[in-house]
Amino acid sequence: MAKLDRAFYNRDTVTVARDLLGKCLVHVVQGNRRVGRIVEVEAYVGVHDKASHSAKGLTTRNAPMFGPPGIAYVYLIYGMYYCMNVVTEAEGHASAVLLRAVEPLQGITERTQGPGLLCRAMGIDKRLNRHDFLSDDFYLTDDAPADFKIVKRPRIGVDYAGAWAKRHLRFYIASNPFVSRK
DNA sequence: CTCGGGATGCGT
DNA sequence: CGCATCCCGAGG
Repeated sequence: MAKLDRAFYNRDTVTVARDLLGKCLVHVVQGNRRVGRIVEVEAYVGVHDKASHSAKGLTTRNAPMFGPPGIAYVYLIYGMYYCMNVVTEAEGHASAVLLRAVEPLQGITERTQGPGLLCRAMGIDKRLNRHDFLSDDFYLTDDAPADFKIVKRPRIGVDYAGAWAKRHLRFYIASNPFVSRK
């Protein structure tokens, strides 16, 4: 139940991505807790990663990726959905983990099987951009199942990234029904 | 300023 | 496969 600390996020991005599986995301909305267990993530490993928003260098949109570990990077996609990342590694590394799906545990009434649906169901929007995961209304806890199998696959929707599109940087909990694109 | 595409999701 | 819908980055 303990909140993940700064050191957790300040590590190699693939390691953080895998370790985030099974952990719980908590967002307190108008006094009510919305809790989901992370079951699917993708790692975006820095400015050399052609699939990463940070590959084009620092811009207004991706600036949070260049910030300190343990803050959120939230952006609008296709004019209608938000996607939420957890910024990793030391400030300036411009790496992050995209949360793609959670298993509803508490206070969630909408589907969560995909990055856009996840944000909508958990009440995550641009207001949480740059938000610190060590805050009291939006954070991650270490509460996770004892053991589970992790599947590695190429990331979704990054065909433009050449060789980087083939890298197995998407991770999800095997046979979990809340993983997207089954 | 215009212009085009996007780490999506849903319906056909 | 088409499309909704809009922010933002590139270019003139």
